[in-house]
Formats: sequence, C-alpha cells, structure tokens
Amino acid sequence: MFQSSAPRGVTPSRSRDHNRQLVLGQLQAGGALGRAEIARRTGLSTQAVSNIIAELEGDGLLRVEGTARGSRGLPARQYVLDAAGAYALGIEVRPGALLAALLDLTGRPVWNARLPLARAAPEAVTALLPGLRDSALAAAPGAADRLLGAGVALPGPFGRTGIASDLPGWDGLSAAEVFAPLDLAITVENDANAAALGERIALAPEGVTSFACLYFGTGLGLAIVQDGRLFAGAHGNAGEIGHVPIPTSEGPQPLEALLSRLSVERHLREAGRAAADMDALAALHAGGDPALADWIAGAAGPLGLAAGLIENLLDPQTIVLCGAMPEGIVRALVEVAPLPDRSVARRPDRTQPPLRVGRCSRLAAVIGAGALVLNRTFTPALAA
Amino acid sequence: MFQSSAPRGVTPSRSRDHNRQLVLGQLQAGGALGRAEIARRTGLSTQAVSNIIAELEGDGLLRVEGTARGSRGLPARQYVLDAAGAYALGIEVRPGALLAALLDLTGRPVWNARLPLARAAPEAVTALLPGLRDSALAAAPGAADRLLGAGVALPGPFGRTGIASDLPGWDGLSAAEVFAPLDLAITVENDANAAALGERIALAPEGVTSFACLYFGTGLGLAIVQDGRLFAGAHGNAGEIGHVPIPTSEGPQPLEALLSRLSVERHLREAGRAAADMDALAALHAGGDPALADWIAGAAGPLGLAAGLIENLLDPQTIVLCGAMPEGIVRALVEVAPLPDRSVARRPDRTQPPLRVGRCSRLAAVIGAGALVLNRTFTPALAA
DNA sequence: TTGAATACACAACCTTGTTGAGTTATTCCG
DNA sequence: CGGAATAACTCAACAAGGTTGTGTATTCAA
Repeated sequence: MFQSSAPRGVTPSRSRDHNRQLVLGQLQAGGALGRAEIARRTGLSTQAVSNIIAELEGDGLLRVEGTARGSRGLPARQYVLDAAGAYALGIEVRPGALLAALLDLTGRPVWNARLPLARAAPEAVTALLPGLRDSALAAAPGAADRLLGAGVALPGPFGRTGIASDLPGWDGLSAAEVFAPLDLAITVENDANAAALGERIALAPEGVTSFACLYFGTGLGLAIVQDGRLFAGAHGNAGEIGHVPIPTSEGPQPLEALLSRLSVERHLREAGRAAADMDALAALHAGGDPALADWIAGAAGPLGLAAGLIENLLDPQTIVLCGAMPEGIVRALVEVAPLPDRSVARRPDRTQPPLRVGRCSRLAAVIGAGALVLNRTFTPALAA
Repeated sequence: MFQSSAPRGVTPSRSRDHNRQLVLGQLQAGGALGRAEIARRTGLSTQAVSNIIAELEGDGLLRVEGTARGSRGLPARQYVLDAAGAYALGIEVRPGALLAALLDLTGRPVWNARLPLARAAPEAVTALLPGLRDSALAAAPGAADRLLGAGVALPGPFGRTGIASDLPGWDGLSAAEVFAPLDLAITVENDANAAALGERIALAPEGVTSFACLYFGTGLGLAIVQDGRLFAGAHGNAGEIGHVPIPTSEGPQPLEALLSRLSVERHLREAGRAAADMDALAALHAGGDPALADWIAGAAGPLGLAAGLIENLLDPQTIVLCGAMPEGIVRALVEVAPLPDRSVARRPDRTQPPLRVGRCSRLAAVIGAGALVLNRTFTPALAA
C-alpha cells in the first residue's frame, strides 16, 4: 500500500497549496492571529498572506474573531479556524468492529459510531459505508459539501501492494475500491500512525511537533512524528516496536507480550479475573485490583526500557501513550515507569515530560483516521 | 546547535532552487539523462527542465555527454554532472586529529589531509584552517571560486546551544565563529550523520534513499536517512544507539561496550595484543588472530540485535556499517551477525541486503562532512 | 494635537512554470 | 529508398503566484 514517492517539481499552484497549508497550520497551532503576524511567522510578505487569507475566508475555512488591542498602530483583525468550515471522516476497521467519526476542522469529533462486524470482511465493510456516510452527514448539517476526505486506519503492518496483512482477506486489496462507496478521497494508514496524528492536533498548540506515540492496539505499535509528518520508513512499516525483545527473568520476550492489552488480559485471566473489555479493565483498576496492580508493576519496567530505546534512537520531544487501554492504567504506567537516566533526550532545558498520557480511548485511532485528512490540510509539504 | 526550523513560505525563487536540486539529484542518482527523461521523472514540463538545464550548464555544474541512440525520434542529448563544476570541503574534528577532504561535485575526494591535534581546542582548529584551505585549493585548480561550502563533522551528541559536548572546550561555541577563517558557508553535523550522507552518495545510483547507518566512531553511532534527508529528532540527537542496553551473560550492557572500537581494543589488550590503530587491527584480522576472531564472534550477536531493533523501528531499505573499523572486520561481522527472522523489513520482494558494508575507513566522516554540502545541493526541500 | 507605529489595500512588476505551435533528427515500414 | 511515425527540443505567448512601492486608516504616546 505504502510507496515512498519521489519528490516532484514545484509549480506555482503547488506553491500556493503549500502556503495555504502553512497559513492554516499557523492558525491551528497558534490560535487567533492577524495577517501581519502570520506573515512574520511564515516569512511570506503580508500581501501574499492577505491574498491567501481572502481565499481561505471565501472557502469558509477561517473567519475573523475580533481585533487585537493594546498595541500601537492599526489593530490587527484576528483570524481563527472556522470549525464548521470543513469536515473529515475517520474510519477504523478492527477484527471485531467498524468505527467511524466525523471531525470538524479543529479536530473535534462531532459524531461517532461503532458497528459490530462479525467478520471484518472487506465486502461487509463496503456494504456498511453508504449508511455510515449518511449518519455522519446527518449529524452535521452543511458538512455534505464540505467533506475534505476520509482517513482509514487499519491494523498494520502493511504489505507492499494492497492493504493490511493483519486483517484476514484484506491482503492485496486496493483501498480505493473497498471504500469507493464513500465517494471521498481516501487516505490509509496503520492504526498507530493514525492515532499519532490524532494526538498531534491536541499537541500542536503546545509546540509539540516531533514526538513518538506508543499505541495500544491488538499488540503494541509505535508511530514516529517528525515536524508534523509521519516517519514511515522505506515501506511504511516503521514502528514495529512490539517485536523488540525485552530481557526478563524467563529469557527475552517480545515487548508486546509484556505491555499490551493481550498481555494484561492474559495476566488477569490467569489470576481468575474476567476483563473482556476496556470498561471491565477500568473498573478493576478503579477498584484497586491487586492482580492488575501486579501487571502494572511488571509492565512498567518494559515500558521504561522501550522509552529509553525510543529516546535514544529518535530524540523526540515527548512520548505519548494512547489507544485501547483505560486512561487510569496508562497514567499509572507513566507514573511508575523507570526511565533511563542516560539519554540524549534528558536535557536540562526540556519542557515536555518524557512520557505523557494521550487520548486513551477506543476512539484514538478513529479520530486519528480523520486527523490523517486534516493533517494533509495543515502540514505543508515543504520540509525545513 | 541544532534547531528544528519552522517551515517557510514558498516564493518563486525558492521554487526554482527546489527544482534545480531536483534536476541535479536525478543526474546524481541516474547518471546520464536527457531533458525529456528528466521532465518525465520530475513531473516538470520539458520547457522548465530545459530552462533549468541551460542555467546549470551555464554555471558549469553539468555538461553534455553524447546523445542517446537506438530509439526512435530525435536523439536526446545526455547530460551528466560535471565533476569539476563545484567542490565541497569536508572537515572532521576528533579528539586527536583534524581531518579534511575536498570533494568534487560527484562526491569523489580529490584531496585529503590529516593533521594531528594535541588538544582539540577550538583555537587550535581555527588556527589551522587557513593553511588547510590553501592546501585543498592547491590540489584542485579552479576550485577556489567553485566552493559550495564546508561541512563539519563533530563527535555528538550536541547541546541545544553551541556545538559538541564530547569535545572538551567546545560546548556553547558557534560553528560560524570557529570556522570563520574558511570564509565559507558552514554546515555542522555529528560524525555518524555526516558519514551517512557520505554513504548516500554511493548508494543513490542503486535507488537507496531510506537507510540507517551504523557508524564506528569513538563509540557507536546511528544515523537515519529518510528520502535522502537526515532524521535528526527534535533536538538533532537521534541515533544514540550506543547507550541501548543489550542483555549478556553478565547482565545488560550498553551496545557500544560490545560493538565499537573501544570494545575490540579492550578485548585485544586483555588478550595481550597491541592494536593501537586501524592498520594494526586490519593486520591482526588478516593474520587470523584468534582473540580478534573471538571478539567478532561475541560482537556479532549484539550487532544482530541492533539490526533487529533498527529494522523493526525504522523499516529501512538497508543498514550500512561504516567508520573507523577495518573493512575486513566489518565484512566478517556482517557475515556472521544473526538477524532476527521476524521483522517488517524482512519482505519477500526486498532487493537490498539487510546489512551491508559501507565506506569503512578513517575518511568516512570527513567525506561525509563534505557530502553534507553536496546533499544540500542535490536533495530538494520538498517532501513527498 | 501631533508624530510614530502598525496593519492593510491597491497596483505595478518580477520570477517561474505551462501550453501550443513549429523544427529537427532518427527509426520504422512499405 | 522514401514517406510516415516518433521523439526531443525550441520559441513565443500566457498564467499563476509572490514581491515591492505607495497610500491610507487607526491607535498610542508625548
């Protein structure tokens, strides 16, 4: 599915696309800004920014929100993103369910749904799409002709041609075909990468643009974001941290055997607990279940090792944990994980915590799927 | 020293820069090409390519080399890089020596020098620069007004402000000041990153643009190259793989305690061998020294683990080993390293070997330092 | 009240890439 | 052997987008 694409020549219209994205990205990260301020931040002339803003305002993507006061000179009109100016549809396919969410331009989910899937067969998914689309659009009046596209999150890793290999029957399929009934531009990513872009929207106002994201899915995934863009590797499968061997008293074991939902479920089952879903897990944690506390204590070490690996290899601003694991448990893991004292990321002027809790919920990847589309709208193609 | 810079707006002249780089990059990777072929590869119109080529030819960066034959239609004039069209100066500062190399436009070193440094004090380096520059220019007549700039490789990791922290007395210095006597545009990188860009030039014709580079320096460094650009992390210090703990029979040890020049030297010293420099090491290896064979056997396991980590986390096309380790030893390591059988990079259609031997010599980082400058000339700023 | 500072609009201009018509050289095929 | 097909390349007109210079409105401070 993924193919590292060759860089293309720049034409005037591609320049404009880039600069539009740049302006939108400033507003996403910086809140309300005036034209002159945007011009200073982007290095464009105020005139260029003015033209672009007029265009974006015409498209309904932004609107004036008051004027700046308190400084000399003509007060600047402040622009903000218009949440209702555009929408993105996020879809997540899991072995047991199809999830969907509709995000507004600011990344807030305005609608979401979860449909059980007996088998995650492509035809079954395709059949559900028209109804899904209708429900989503019914939730947001006016969104119909303002849909930027649809993002799809699938369990990775991907094969070179075709889609996901973790879902049975999907190998070698074209995403465009399976999701054709949506009649939208389709962007596909693995669940961890999608979730990371979902987190990016929340982190952008804090100035976090380069980070790693540990994602609890079926196993444990890692997404790497650099300057707001995904680091995908040569074939789109970077971040398979779950396979990394971790030394234990019983010899090396894959990280995801120690730190994942399957791991906690197995541990609890062996202790005689039933923890079929996230709610049950959260309840156990809230109740101070000793078996769960035991698992957390055992998983904290591997998490610390993984954090050390990631910091040393990737030097991120922070590492975000998200995905299908109750927030309380993730918070507990973050609090007790023993971080390595020697790391290039352990710098005195660091402002971000080494580990932080992200959007921990079933919705992390669906929201991320929608964010795939928004990200394309906000992140300029031009590298620094 | 490193600062992740914000993306900037695109202006017509920046577009031209990008497209010039794109054209040069095609010639670097693809050898002799005609205008129409370049246009097809870059997605630009033939006219745009024609204009750019005329400009580049005027600047002396490329020249016609014959015409294509054997196909229908007007035979295409083939263009190649003109090696003597531009030069880049590479400088490497080590604790014991100052190295320099002059690269032509194709990345070939046309001159190099090694000056001993009692103390690698900044003032001592600054004092040597004018002489160095003169010697380099004397070796390549006409290079004086065709110098693109100077690249500087320093042992990392870097502090946020100022230069290298591994070299005593350099912390907090500005590279522009220390290297001001060169009167050239200065680009600074850590040694592993520089070496990786040196390898990139050699790998580009094979279509390798995303790879990792394990570098033998004082310790062990890792550089990550994605689409021809360095992955630097949030603060420029990605790739500190030497600190990663590796399980051994005596408990976890940092990778660079098992796989580095210091490691092999210590091992040989304990066995009563003297192996002060690379020549001595190479001689021992050629002579089939059992203590050295012993070290290689012991280091192969950690190398395999490191390769597994890198493949799973970064999904590169290949992993290149280079730096201050005799080529024969590196070759032996690559041959016996046990690679993990489970890895996202282990794909059926893979064309590159998982591990390969790079430019193993004292010069890897100096050449890479020069390549820093060439890379800027060849790699477009536009991401895919 | 006056002047400095600041945001912004308008218009002319520059750079760059695209498009379409026309030229030239080579191969293919009758 | 000669015409048709093919492909590379050039020239000229055009379009898109950004910059620069000039002018105006609005606010703060002296």
